[in-house]
Amino acid sequence: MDINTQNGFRALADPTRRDILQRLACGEHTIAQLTEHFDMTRAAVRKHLTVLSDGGLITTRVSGRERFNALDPNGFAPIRDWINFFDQFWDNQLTNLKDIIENNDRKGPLQ
Amino acid sequence: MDINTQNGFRALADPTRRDILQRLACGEHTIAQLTEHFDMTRAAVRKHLTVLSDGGLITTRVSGRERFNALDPNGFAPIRDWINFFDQFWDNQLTNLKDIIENNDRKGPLQ
DNA sequence: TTAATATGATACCAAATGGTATCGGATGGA
DNA sequence: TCCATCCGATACCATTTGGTATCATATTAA
Repeated sequence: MDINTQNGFRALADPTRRDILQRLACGEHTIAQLTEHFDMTRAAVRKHLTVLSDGGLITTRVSGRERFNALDPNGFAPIRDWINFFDQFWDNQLTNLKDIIENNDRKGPLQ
Repeated sequence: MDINTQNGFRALADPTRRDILQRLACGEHTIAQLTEHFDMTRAAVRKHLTVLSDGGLITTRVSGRERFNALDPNGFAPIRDWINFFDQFWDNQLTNLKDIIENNDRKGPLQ
């Protein structure tokens, strides 16, 4: 359905990419700066950055021969929303559980 | 680092698996019931359910020859926590932006 | 008992993924 | 100018992933 949500979740599925996001939380970094912290080549890090960009989780600013990568706050919204849908479900489940305990009669999706 | 968080994010990376989770929000389903809604074999659905179980997002109850799959509320906690870390970051960024506008002097991680 | 059903298990396949190696082009500093 | 460096692009490789096909097993209903 939603290709942006899909790319966002896909970007978060790799531990290296989640690590990159946490490092970017301290400010923007170039590809070379990020590569220092990982046991892989610059090209591999660059690939991860492309996936993160496709997921809308980072933005890029090119200055001279350097490429600065930074977090994109908006990109996290679809993911947070998707998770929140389930939070609402937990609340309903707890409400149902409360009903079951108090009224000894089940009404909700637990059947 | 955290293998459980990793398995959780990996489980959410596939659109079929996210679809399964949303269907399970309406109550538990057997493998055959879930398979009706997808254009793939029962074995493929079963594989997705294994990944979801590895991620701690679902639990399983076997009754006779049927296998009932249901959501596991606890499994979503690590993912929500990880996302929340960035929400806090956005708040800080907004605070910094406010400082910049009001005091015309930058203090935070934007350098 | 017998047949239909719901699943488990295994082998297998094509495509995506994560990674390296290598070449080349711009840019910045001495 | 000259060279180091930061990056883009491409080709290539091994592994993982998403999926099918097939056969075996256990359970339920008639």
